[in-house]
Amino acid sequence: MATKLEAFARLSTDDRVALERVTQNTRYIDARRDLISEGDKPRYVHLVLDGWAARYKSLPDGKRQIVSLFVPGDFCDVNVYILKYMDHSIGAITRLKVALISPDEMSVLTEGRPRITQALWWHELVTIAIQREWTLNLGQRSAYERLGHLLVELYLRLRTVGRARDGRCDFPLTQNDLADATGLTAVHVNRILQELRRDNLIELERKQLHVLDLERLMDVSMFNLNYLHLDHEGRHLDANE
Amino acid sequence: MATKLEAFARLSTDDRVALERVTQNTRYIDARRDLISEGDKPRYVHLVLDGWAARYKSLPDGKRQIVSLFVPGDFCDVNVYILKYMDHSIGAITRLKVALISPDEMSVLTEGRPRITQALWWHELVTIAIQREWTLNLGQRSAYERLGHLLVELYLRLRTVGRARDGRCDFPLTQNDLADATGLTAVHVNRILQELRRDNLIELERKQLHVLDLERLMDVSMFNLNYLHLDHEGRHLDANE
DNA sequence: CGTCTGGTTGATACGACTCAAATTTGGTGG
DNA sequence: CCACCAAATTTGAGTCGTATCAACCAGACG
Repeated sequence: MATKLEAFARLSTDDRVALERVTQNTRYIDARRDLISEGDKPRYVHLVLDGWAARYKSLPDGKRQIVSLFVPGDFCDVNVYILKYMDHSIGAITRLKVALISPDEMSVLTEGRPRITQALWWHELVTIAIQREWTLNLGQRSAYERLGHLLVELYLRLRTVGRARDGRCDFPLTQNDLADATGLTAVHVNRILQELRRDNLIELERKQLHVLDLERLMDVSMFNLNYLHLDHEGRHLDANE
Repeated sequence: MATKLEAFARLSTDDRVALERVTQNTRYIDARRDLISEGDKPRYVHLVLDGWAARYKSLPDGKRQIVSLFVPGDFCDVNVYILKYMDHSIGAITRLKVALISPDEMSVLTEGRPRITQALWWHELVTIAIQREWTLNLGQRSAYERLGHLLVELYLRLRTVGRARDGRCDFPLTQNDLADATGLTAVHVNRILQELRRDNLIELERKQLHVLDLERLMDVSMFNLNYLHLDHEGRHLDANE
């Protein structure tokens, strides 16, 4: 498991080798530390190899919103280095293993490799689509639907990179994190999670999520999976076969 | 005024001619009609030449969220044609004049024109940054702050493309639109707008917005303009001078 | 062990929603 | 130019979802 790109594109052996090479420069970040902070000058593309991270924005009154989450295989902003400064921070939820990729390395990686280029594009577009879905989530869904939706999304995303099966996956977010991601308070998140459990939709303890009835959970949270764009030709295929 | 790109990049005469050529294929859309609908196959990049549009998502229970707004000069999804289907719709707020640009024309436009390529990238990244800011807006700001923030953002965006000055601009959104964009009800939007007027922050009638005290409005809505990334070298410069 | 972080519970408050109706505005056709 | 109609705005009363504040509990850790 190097990246999520494989879930999308039919990569050739050469593509894989190139990817491999470019992810050699790795770094570890402790849980709850920032990978990069608002105001910093972006210098690398990050690829999450292991662990979870959150992109968040803070307000002068101390409020904080997690605007997106990164799970293993996710790239952080393939082209941010075009911008002068970060308008948000990225913090590690768990201890994190990331690859640092310089702009130059990105060019080398994509130059003459249309499959990788396409796959990176797809990744970017899906990331944006997720951001839009979160906007919908915060604007229109109730607390119950909102949390249900988030759990489904994360479960599915983890599943596409082989980090979830049979309804189970690691789930390192605290109720506080969930509150920051859903625009609710931690107290309310706690109560809604209890409802979800009471309704036999999920189990969640010790950082382990068990989705008991995915279909029903998707239903009650009005989950429409079109926004994840998993319908691509390349899924589970291989350019060499 | 062809595009917003000029506000960012120092374009050469050749760049401008190329842009001009690629925006010849125009089309008009009536107000309140869809430019493209969820489920459609995206075939063109759209460039809004005149009028306003909204990107929105709907839920099975009938709720609707405007997830972003387009004003003159905005591109709709420079690379969506990579995805199979639209996961949202784009509807015209006013009568709309748009340019249709095919993927091929986009390649021709960017091929060998690094300034345009860079500028398009910048536009995409700012669009995404705005989407993140909306997530923050919906998740953490009060109704009063939320509306104030949206008004400031639109005013500033219009100003960078020369469609606003002295605090004044066209503002074709109905209170219903504002409700769909802010995740509030139209009734509540109405009441909050009255508060904003009472506080001498804005005037708003007959589709005309007048921001009476931009600085204070930015203050009360905790507006941090870093996310619009207006700090680029190219602003108001010209590659030929 | 004490301390800390994360989770749980209870009581109360308030911001935003709902529903319903009145009023104003803007467009259309006679 | 006026009469009419639909759309948009405004107002009021009552309700509800979520926030707030304050404890308390459990497990992890040094």
